[in-house]
Parts: sequence; structure tokens; C-alpha cells
Amino acid sequence: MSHRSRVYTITMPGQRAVQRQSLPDVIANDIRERILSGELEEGMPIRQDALAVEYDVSRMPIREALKRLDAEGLVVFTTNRGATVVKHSPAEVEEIFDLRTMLETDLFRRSIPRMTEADLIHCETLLEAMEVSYDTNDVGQWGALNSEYHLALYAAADRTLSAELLHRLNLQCDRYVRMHLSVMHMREPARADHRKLLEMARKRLIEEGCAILENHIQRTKQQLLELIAEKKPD
Amino acid sequence: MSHRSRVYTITMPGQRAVQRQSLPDVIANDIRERILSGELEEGMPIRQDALAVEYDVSRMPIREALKRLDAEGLVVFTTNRGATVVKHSPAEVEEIFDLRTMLETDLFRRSIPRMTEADLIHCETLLEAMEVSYDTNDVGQWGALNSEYHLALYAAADRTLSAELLHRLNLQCDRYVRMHLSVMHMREPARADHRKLLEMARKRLIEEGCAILENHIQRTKQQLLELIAEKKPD
DNA sequence: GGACATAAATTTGTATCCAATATACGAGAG
DNA sequence: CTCTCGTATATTGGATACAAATTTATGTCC
Repeated sequence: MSHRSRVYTITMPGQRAVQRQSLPDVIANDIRERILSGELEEGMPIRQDALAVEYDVSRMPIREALKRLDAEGLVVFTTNRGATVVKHSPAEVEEIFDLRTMLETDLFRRSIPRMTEADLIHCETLLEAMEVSYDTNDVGQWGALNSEYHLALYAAADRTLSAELLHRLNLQCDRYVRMHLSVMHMREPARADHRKLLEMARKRLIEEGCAILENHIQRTKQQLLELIAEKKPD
Repeated sequence: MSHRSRVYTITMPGQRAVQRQSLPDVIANDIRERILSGELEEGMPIRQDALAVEYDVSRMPIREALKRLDAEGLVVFTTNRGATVVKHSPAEVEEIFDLRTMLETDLFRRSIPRMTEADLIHCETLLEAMEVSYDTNDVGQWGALNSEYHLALYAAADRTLSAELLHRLNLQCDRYVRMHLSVMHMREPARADHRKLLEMARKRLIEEGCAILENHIQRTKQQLLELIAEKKPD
């Protein structure tokens, strides 16, 4: 229950890298994870004071953390009424996936011609790690690796702002993916897609790769929307 | 020099809408404007205390405002070293415009078939206001109207997240546009473009409209990059 | 005279405290 | 019995105060 003790100073003594994250950073990361995992539900009001005692800090860093998540679009503030976890309409979920499609195909298109052998190997490594988490059914880790793999495919594009934007979008929809992904329906074709994406990159087949990518994201979107629609009437 | 007295309560007495913006909101808006206008220069460190006395508030709302601007990408925080105004490389400026091109053409494409007469009239109104600010040479107002006009063109698309994202991107590049726009070179063709965009929307000529839009943004990008390149060696 | 170490001062980050606002509950009137 | 108004409580927003960290300045040693 308790998230004790200043995650702040857990570095080994004598180790150089003195944990440079600020308290609000650490807390924001943790709360974000709790939102994405579904522990903090949609529309649920967030009590700053409660979180403050949980993390054993004052309300100030909590507020900053929440403000950050507000900026990321994961929670929403109402003046003098505090923060609640955002709730996206199906239309908005669809929009998020469409934006991802645009951004990712653009990035992939720019990236493929510039990918080095090292880039390809890095992707391969992530792909294999991801396949392990398929099998062990570790949804949380799979989600993280999935994001990371996609970003690795686009790293050679060297488009920091786009990548940052994409990361934000992923945070937005990750929650829904996780909520429904446990159903497992969609994961086999996705698995094949992921491999094919890397293959196309290797062969420098730009248009073919982008087509697969577009299909990949749009299919995920479609399946997700169907699952949401099914679950809606409760 | 002084930004006195709670911008908070400037509503007419008896008016219903009791200013509901929080202090950090108001302050963030003002600081944002100061950054966009170039008053706060690139790379310049921002002293929280100095701003606090300027606005006659404690450092707390200032911090929140800066955190918000940090999330918007206008300032960047370094732990224990405070905030500085972000500095974009030419490559990043280029990326911003490319992202705008993608987003805006997508929005325009979705919007055109759905625009009502009311939408068209609203655009017309903004267009005329913008032409006035061309002539009076009010750069600040022109920038705001330009943003608003573009958003109005896409309103019918009903894509709130995309519009929000676009708004953020506009904030990012607005500063550079304003810095160089005073040169006036580019404004005449842009003026013509703006009118043509509305025309195309009226005639429901989707592809033609998007082509003009893409050209419009890309040309602005090109001119801006040239101006930046010229000015670089100082 | 220069470089490193140490100390002072400025500045950020966090906590506690107070005020303002919203929600919840209860009493009284219609 | 229900609706409205008023009061009480809880929660957020902002200010003051304090601690940690960084940068600047000073002094000593080589």
C-alpha cells in the first residue's frame, strides 16, 4: 500500500549517477502507471491529500505531478474541484489512433532509408523481448516494449518532436489497449506484423512497410472500438 | 514594467461570467505572450522570484505557470537550475512546420465536406479581420487571427484532439514567425492563399484546397528557414 | 600569478499554514 | 412531503517559511 521512502536516494553509494529526477517526476511516473494500469478509474476524482499521505510527502509535489499529467492529457483539472482521470469518447479513441497512423507512417517513411545495421539489430532485440512478454502474458511489459519497439523503428528518422508527440499519444491510448488487450484476440496478427515491419525495413521497402504499419494500427483501432462498443451497455 | 493587480477581476460589475481562470492560468498566458513576442529571449534563464514580484504573487503560481509552459514546450526545466526559454534548431523548426502540414491537410480534408454555411461565414469574418491587421501591420494580432482562422477552417472536422495538438504546434512556431514576419516579404502571397482556401472550401474542392494549404505552409517554412539561415552568422 | 578548495549568497524545491471555494447535510417554509 | 436556503465540513488554491542544491566569490597553497 505504501510507496515509501524517497525513491530519490536509492543509488548505490559511490555510484556516479545521482538520481536526477525530481520528486514530482517520480510521483508523476508512478501515478501515470496507476492510471494506465486502470487502478485509477476514469472519471474518478483524485484527492491530493490522500495521495500525499500514500507517498509520504506534502501535497505540493503531488500537485505538480498532477499538473504534469494534466498537461499530458491523462487527468483534467476543474478549478477548486481538483483533478479527475480523463475519459475519452470512442470518437476520441479513434482520433488518437488516426493521429498515430499519420505520425508513424511519416516517421517510418523517413526512417527506413536511413536505418543503419545497428538500428536494425536494436529493433531485433526489442522484438525478441516483446515476443517473450507475449508468451509470459505480461501485459504491462508488453505495452512498454511495444511502444519502445515502434519508437526504435523510427529512431533513424531523427525527428525528436514527432517522436515526443507520438509518445504522448501512446500514453493516451495505452490505457484502452491494456484494458482490452487481455482478451488476446488481436495479438497474433499483431505479432506477425511486428516482424514484417522489421523485414520491410531491412529490405528498404518503404511503401510496403508503411502499408503494413497503417494496417497494423488501423486494425488495432478497429478491434479496440468493437470491444469498447460491446462493453458500453453497462 | 509592472503587471499589477490581479488580472483576475476585470469583469464588468453585474456581468454574469465571473472570471473563472485560475491565477496560474492567467500568468501562464501572460508569460507565454512575453515569450512569443520575444521579450523573453531564447536560452534566457527565468528567475521565479523576479516574476513573482513582477506579478505581485508568491512563487507558487509562477511555478505552476512555468510547469504548464514546460509541458507546452515553450520553456524547459533543469532540476535545481530552473527554467529557460527553449531554443529550437532550424531542423526542429522545419519539423514543426512539417507536422503542421500533415495535421492541417488531414483536418482540412475532413472538414470541407462537413462545413455548413455558418462555418463558412465565420471564416469569412475572421479573414476580413485578418486583412485589416495586415494593413495596420499589427503583427501580434495578425498571428492570433491567423491561428484562429486556420482553426475555424477545420472546426467542422470536429477533431478536438487534433485541433488541440495543432494549437500547441502553432505556439511553438509562432515565435519564429513573428520574429521574421516583420520583414513583410512573405505576406502578400499568404494573403492570397488564405482567400483561396476559403474559396476551395466553398466549392468543396477538397484536393485542390489541400494542395494550396500544403503549399502555403511549406512556402512559409521555406522562407522562414532562409531568414533564419541568413541571420544565423551573428 | 594561477588553480583548487572552501565558504557565502542566490535560487530552486518542499513543507506547513491560512484563506477561499465547493459539496453535503439539515432545518425551515411552502 | 418537497424544495430551498443556510450552515458545516472537506478540499483545493496561494502565501510564507525552511531546507537543499547550485553558482559565485574569496582565500590559501603551490
